[in-house]
Amino acid sequence: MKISHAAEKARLPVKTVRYYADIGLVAPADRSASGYRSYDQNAIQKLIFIRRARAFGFSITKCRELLGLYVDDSRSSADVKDIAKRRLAEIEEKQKELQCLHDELAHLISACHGDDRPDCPIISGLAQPS
Amino acid sequence: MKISHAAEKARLPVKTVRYYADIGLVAPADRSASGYRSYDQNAIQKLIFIRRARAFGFSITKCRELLGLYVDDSRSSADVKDIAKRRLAEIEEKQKELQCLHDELAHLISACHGDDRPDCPIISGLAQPS
DNA sequence: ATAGTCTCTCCAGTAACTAGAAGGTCAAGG
DNA sequence: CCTTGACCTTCTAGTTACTGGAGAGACTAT
Repeated sequence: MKISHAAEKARLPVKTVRYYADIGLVAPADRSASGYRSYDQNAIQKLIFIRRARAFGFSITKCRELLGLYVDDSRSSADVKDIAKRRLAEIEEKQKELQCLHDELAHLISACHGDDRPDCPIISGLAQPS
Repeated sequence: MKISHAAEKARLPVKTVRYYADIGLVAPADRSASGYRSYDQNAIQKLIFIRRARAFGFSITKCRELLGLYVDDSRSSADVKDIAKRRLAEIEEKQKELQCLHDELAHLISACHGDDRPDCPIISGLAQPS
């Protein structure tokens, strides 16, 4: 299966699939005589796995690690769970930050009358040291 | 005031302050005879403003725009409010995404027994197409 | 005078792609 | 048989917002 077909199956841009091959994340199963990358079901499965893991915010490095566990039939589920739990903690941390940001910005916005006059609580709020 | 002092006041790394000068975001008030950047209160205020805006997730481009409004005494508060509201909408969008992510990952984690056995719902969950 | 702490500029690297150029390959239609 | 168009290849460079380091000049204190 040529790259565009594989990319479609995995719902990734062709450029990205090529990039993943370049960095040795997901190698094509083979190359045609003329040098075309050729993907099999196994490689496509890995691409899908990566797309999903990336969507969960795992870095390429973490993806590499997870992919290693994915292909390793003897991995322990505890190893995977640890990585996932750490990732979940990061997500929760990010959620908290975002909530603070949201509240603070919403507060500034609600304080702003939003008319033609120049005085603006958003601007002055952003100018406050902390 | 030399760069390290200004950076400290604005609670930014020196490198970043220099970078902001390079890209023409916040120019130093002056240069000493020997070429040292010299910052005054006004420039420091701008640096603080930028740090805060960045913390709210405004891009450098948006910061430039906001800084333009910040220094423009004749700006209308409506202009600022529009930018801020769009940013708030982005934050809310991100929050929703993060919530989905959180729930899905938490679900996978709770389904994983996390022991020495190799079968792992997290791995197989990630391998599912969507 | 010298040691140590600034400061300067410039270059390179980070993450994870994305865009575009220049050129090779392949199947179908005229 | 030739051409057209859609594909494929590699390579380079650009993106965002810095960060790190080298090499060299400036300033301060002893």
